[in-house]
Amino acid sequence: MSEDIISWTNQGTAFIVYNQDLLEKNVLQNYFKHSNYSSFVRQLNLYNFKKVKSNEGFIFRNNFFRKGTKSMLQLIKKRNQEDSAIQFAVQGEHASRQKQEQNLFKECAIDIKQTNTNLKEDMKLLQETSSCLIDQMQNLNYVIYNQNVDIELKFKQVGQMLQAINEELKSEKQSDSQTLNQSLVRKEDCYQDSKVGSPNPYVDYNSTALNPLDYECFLDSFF
Amino acid sequence: MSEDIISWTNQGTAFIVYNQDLLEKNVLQNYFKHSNYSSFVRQLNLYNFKKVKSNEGFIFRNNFFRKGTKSMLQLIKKRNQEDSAIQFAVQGEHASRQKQEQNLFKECAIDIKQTNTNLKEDMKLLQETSSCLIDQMQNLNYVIYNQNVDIELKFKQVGQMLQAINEELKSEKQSDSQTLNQSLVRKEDCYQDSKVGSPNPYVDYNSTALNPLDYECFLDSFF
DNA sequence: GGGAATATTCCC
DNA sequence: GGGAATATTCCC
Repeated sequence: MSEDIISWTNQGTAFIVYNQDLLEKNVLQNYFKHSNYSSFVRQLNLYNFKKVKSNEGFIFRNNFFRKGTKSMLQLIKKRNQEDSAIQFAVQGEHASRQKQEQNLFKECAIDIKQTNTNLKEDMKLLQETSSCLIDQMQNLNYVIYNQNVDIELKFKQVGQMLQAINEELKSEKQSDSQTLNQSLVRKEDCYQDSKVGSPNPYVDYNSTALNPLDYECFLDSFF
Repeated sequence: MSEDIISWTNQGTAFIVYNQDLLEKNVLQNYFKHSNYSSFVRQLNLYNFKKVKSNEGFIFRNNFFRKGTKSMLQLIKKRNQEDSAIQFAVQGEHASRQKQEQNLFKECAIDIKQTNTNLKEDMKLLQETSSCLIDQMQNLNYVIYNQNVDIELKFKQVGQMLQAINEELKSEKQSDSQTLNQSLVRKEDCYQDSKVGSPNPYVDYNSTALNPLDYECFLDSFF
């Protein structure tokens, strides 16, 4: 009897194989192009049947395989279909994302490279500007130094002249000490006059400068 | 007879099927898990057999399928094998190229990063240089300003002294116009004496300076 | 002829 | 159990 070889479980929600040898020779032959129990099980696995140990022994079950409900059989699908479809989709998705990411990196790299190029150019200009500024600064230092030397020389000459005049006036003062005091007074009057008459534009007559003739200590301040 | 159903061509380089029906029922059954001529042809195609019209009729040939040479049969390969091999190779190639491209980006990124590091260092140096230049510039401004103040002060004092001397000489000139020429001569003697007697350390007596009293044209050189 | 789905086999 | 090769079927 076929029931001694393979049959439904008590609940009619799974089936049990009692005799593999007889199943191969008497049953599979009639339904498949083979008579191998292993091929049969392979197909069960492909269609998502599960081999479970129950109180009745090892049974094969599938949620949509039940006694008396043939209409549910259409819900039994090959797992590989979904799997391979999902796998394919996943692979495609993966490749696609990788490609997208790579494109982002590409754009990013190009952008950064352009930025770097611009920065390099800016840097070059700045370095040239800086170099130019340094040159100008050195030149300015040189000019100022030379001006200083020139001015010092001229002041030295002025000092010499004033020294000479000082000696001259001293010797005159010695010959007539009276005249000096007189001339000082007279000078101050004259000083006031010149301020009114034709003022020298380079002289600040209201300054707190030294007494003009007291130039000995004044000369010291030059050197 | 089997020769009435399927047989070698005259040259033994191909075979002819004379009777499809009998082939299915009497032959295929024994060699395959089916008895369909179409499935048989499908397999021939998969193994790269070609259906050719010869003078003997339609024949199936494959370069490695010849009468009496069983050893050549191993060279008969499933075309799909090559196909899938090629496909695999193509996929691999694709992945490899993508990987190469990715490596290029990687190197590029490293290069850019190095460039950025260098730029940052250059920038830092430039900023320091710039900062230094600004300091020097400020210092220079300060020096020039002080020099200017110093020079103005000295000119003011010189101006005052010259003004005073001018007044002094004017009054002497007025009292005796003859004395002026005399005093010029006398001053030059005095000048020589002071050189020998107590030389002013700030005066270079051997300089090519102007005649001390010839200060009118000398003053012009100042302004 | 051959692509694609499914079945069978082989093997880990 | 399930991956992978191969076979068979179905369909364009």
